[in-house]
Amino acid sequence: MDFLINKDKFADIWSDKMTIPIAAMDMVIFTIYKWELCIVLWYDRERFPNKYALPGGIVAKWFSLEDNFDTILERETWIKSWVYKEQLYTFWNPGRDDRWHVISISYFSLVRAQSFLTDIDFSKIDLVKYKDLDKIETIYDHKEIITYAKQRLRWKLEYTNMAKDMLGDSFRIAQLQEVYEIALWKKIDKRNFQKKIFKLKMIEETWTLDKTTNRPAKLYRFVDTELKVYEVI
Amino acid sequence: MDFLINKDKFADIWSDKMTIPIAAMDMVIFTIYKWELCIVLWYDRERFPNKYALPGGIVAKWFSLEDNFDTILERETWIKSWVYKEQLYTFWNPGRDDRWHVISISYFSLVRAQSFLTDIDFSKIDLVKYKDLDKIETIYDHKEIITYAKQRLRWKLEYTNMAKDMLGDSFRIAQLQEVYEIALWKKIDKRNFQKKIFKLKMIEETWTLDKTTNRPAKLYRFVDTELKVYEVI
DNA sequence: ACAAAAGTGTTCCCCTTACACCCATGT
DNA sequence: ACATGGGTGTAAGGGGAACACTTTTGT
Repeated sequence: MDFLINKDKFADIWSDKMTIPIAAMDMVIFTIYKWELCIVLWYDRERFPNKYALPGGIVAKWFSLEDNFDTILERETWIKSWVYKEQLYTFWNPGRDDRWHVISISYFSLVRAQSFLTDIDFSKIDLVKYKDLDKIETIYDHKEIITYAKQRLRWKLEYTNMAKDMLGDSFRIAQLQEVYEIALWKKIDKRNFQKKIFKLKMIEETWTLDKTTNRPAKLYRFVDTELKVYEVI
Repeated sequence: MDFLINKDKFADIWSDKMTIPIAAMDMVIFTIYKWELCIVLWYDRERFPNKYALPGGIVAKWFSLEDNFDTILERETWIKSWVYKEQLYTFWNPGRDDRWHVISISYFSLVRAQSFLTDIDFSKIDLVKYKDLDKIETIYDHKEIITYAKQRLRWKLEYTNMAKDMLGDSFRIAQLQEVYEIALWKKIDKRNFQKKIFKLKMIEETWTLDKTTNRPAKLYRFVDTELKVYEVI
């Protein structure tokens, strides 16, 4: 866990005499990059060869979990743009070292690729395709956390307008459908998809056309800027 | 937060020099008592007059969150029987005192009334009806945590066979329906309810009769002892 | 006999799903 | 002209919701 933090700053908490576990935070950051679902992962080729880790760090006293998230996010990844974030689960995270007991408060996050590619520090961070997850190694239980986050992503797409945080301001309806097909990992009938999206009043026309496709396509935007839950029961 | 724990045992963590927040655990324990949905709440008439608190305590190092739960549950409430438990949310829990920053890992729990009434220490614990929640005061943000837990209860009843952990081994189908009506706070048509429950194969006949009602009623049991999620999508 | 709770089917509507052809533009 | 992706409607089936009367027992 020593990579998480500047040890000098928190020297006392690493003492054997510490009687309580240490609260840390790990963040699973999803993004769509080149129409592939990707995760933003941290690496250190020297200390953890061939292993990835979730960006994260020790939670600082007196700051809310959300403020901690923003601070750690920028420190670890250099991402400064707004990201969607929600708390995922708190894992009891034993690690390897028997001197430290770290509890990991994990967060689920979405970032638009176009808004962070300029910020990100690629000497420490990789974009890993979700479908390559079983080809990589992670430290500790981070792969389990990622799998858990993927379930949340799926649920949120099925029941909310969360896709707005993975797309730009306007988009073709086929692009929206592609987000769903990527994240839910299945083909969707485009007529039924449109009917469903329109019935929910999730998106509306912008009355402009995307001329980059063969036949120009209508561009849409999300009706709501806030996260909206569509009741199923 | 001093009521959470024997301070002497963890003397060092209350120091001003402590640089990290303290991880604690709070548990929202639901039960059905006399066919009312109730919450198991802690009180101390001298230190917090007219206020209730969720049972909880500081998380001990080296023990998993679930082990901590069991220990704290027995210490705070004397409940020794098996209870259903699942993690709910981790709240940043400022409290009142500016020397301590406590993070509350909250748990959602169900206990069968008949199995804990013999254990419980009613000098420290009350059963509070959920519908009286707005009539009572709690310390800190515990009311918010309870409201959050109630949403989880609702969701779990709608999508799983979790009701098995609120009823005895056998029950009349009207009793099962009553659990749903109490927790979802609405009337349900009994014919439609039966059709739904049977189609899911959630319960089965025991081939015995309950003779305590006017017309004897069939007794049922749950088919699965494990928590089962009934897919909605 | 009457009160109290158990038990039991049908209809309608809406939502989901499956499915195929024409259209507008670029090359 | 042809390739590419955009745009559109209908029919069938399944699931949920609304709804009332008869049965069995205790008093």
